Amino acid sequence: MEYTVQRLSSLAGVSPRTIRYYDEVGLLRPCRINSSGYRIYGPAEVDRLQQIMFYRELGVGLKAIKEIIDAPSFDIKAALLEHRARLLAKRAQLDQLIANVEKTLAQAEGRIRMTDAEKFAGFKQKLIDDNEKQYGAEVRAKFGDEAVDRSNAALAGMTQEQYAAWQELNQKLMQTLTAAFATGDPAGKLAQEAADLHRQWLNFTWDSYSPEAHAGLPQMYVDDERFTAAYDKEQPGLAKFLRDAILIYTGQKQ
Amino acid sequence: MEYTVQRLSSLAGVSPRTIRYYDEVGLLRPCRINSSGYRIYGPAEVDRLQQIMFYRELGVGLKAIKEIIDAPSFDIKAALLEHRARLLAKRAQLDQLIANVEKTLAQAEGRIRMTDAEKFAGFKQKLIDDNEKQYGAEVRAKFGDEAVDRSNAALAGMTQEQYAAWQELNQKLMQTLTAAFATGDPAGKLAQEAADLHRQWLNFTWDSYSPEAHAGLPQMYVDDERFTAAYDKEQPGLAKFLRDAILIYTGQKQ
DNA sequence: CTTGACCTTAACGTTACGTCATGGTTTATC
DNA sequence: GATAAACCATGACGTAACGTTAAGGTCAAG
Repeated sequence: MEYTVQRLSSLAGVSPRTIRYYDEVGLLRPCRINSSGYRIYGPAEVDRLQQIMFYRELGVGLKAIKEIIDAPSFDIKAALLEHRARLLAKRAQLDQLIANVEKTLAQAEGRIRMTDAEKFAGFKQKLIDDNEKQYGAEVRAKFGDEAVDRSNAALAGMTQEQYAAWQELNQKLMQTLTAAFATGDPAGKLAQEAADLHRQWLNFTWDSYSPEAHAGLPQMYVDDERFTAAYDKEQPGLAKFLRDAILIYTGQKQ
Repeated sequence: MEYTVQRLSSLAGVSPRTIRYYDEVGLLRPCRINSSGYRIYGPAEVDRLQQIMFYRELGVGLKAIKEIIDAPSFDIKAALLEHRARLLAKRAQLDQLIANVEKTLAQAEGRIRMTDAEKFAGFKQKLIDDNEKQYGAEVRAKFGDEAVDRSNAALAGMTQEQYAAWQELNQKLMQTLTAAFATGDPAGKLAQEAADLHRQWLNFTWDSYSPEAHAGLPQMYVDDERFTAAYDKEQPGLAKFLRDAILIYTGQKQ
């Protein structure tokens, strides 16, 4: 299939000017010029434009994109895998922002309090991403993934010790929760211990705790598929079980 | 808590220049200037900056942001709810991009074929979002949600009839699948009917079908929490059941 | 009391296009 | 077979949201 400027632009969802600009800077040249001087683009150019769009979406500058995809070492499969990883990271950041907006709403309603730093969670993370974009690959290669993650945690305002403790707490919560789930009783001793661990875990990221806020959470856990997926991944029904345990723990039920 | 320029900038994860620029254009003025001419920002400015960051993240221009948050009718709770909705929409678009990258990878390995339009799925959607940003609210208020969704579908290259058919097919698939799940037999007649409906449903968005590609999908369904959540929301275990049914349908199993 | 890290204003540079202007080409329609 | 609408081309200037550098004042620590 061959495309003129506007056809290609509407295929990709950009403006004709963008296509011409990419020609101007040598990023995307037409495969040929027809008899009346029109730019004509072929399948190879379509694929190249797709790659450009992925990089652009991830915030890479046009000059850098050109260097990357024109490099003789450029490997499309590797590039696609990297795109996937970066897009997943971006999604994780978006999830942080969504959590932030929900917390801010809770604060606006007086249900919780937030520190100033918390008000920018998910925005600061963007800096981390940009850092990663530039140096992440090298550092990861040299010192391993853990080093990078620790560094990210530090950047996010958590010390290494805090981060380790938070990780450990999360693991403990999961263990206790699955054990409690086996008993089937959300009012039982194990389930209530899990609810308390959940409160502790929450305190790491929330800074101030109130029973009302804690009680408001679990319904969100069940309603929001992101949370259900995280908990139910271990065992289906775990999210609902945790909700019931917390409702009893906070005195909302029974 | 009071902040100087750099302290505020590092709190929010932006550059000092950005903070000064926002003062210059009247978007974020310091609450006072100290004796040596330094800009000082208080709690109200921190909250205002957070709002600015949310709007900026969603692609709103600084001038428009100023008009919105300076309007006397500005309601912070309503704004936060709108942020949440827009962020969720952005997340859905990211999911499309992730699916796109995965399909492109499958195509690079020769497992499936893609149309040129499919190669830009999730990018074109961005146009839809921008449209929504400008006119969505009004149209939604006037004609209701359904009208907007139909319009989005048309924009995405689907006719209304196609979209309706696609919706109906999806509903039918879910009904058949839950019925099949009740029998517990992925090789049974109902389960195989569900697998065939799934193939038809897929054909709406994939354009070209191959048994290999179809067989490669279900493992992804189980591995990727987005898909498991979508299916298991109805009934836990549904995703795995569908995987087994498809594996038998494509002849990969038994 | 000096050094380095902060603060100020001013002004020019940059990226990735948007937006005309001016003129030729193709396509649909009457 | 003309004519209008919708496309194509190349300039060339405009713009948003800062980055960057320069030239000078301020403050906390050793």
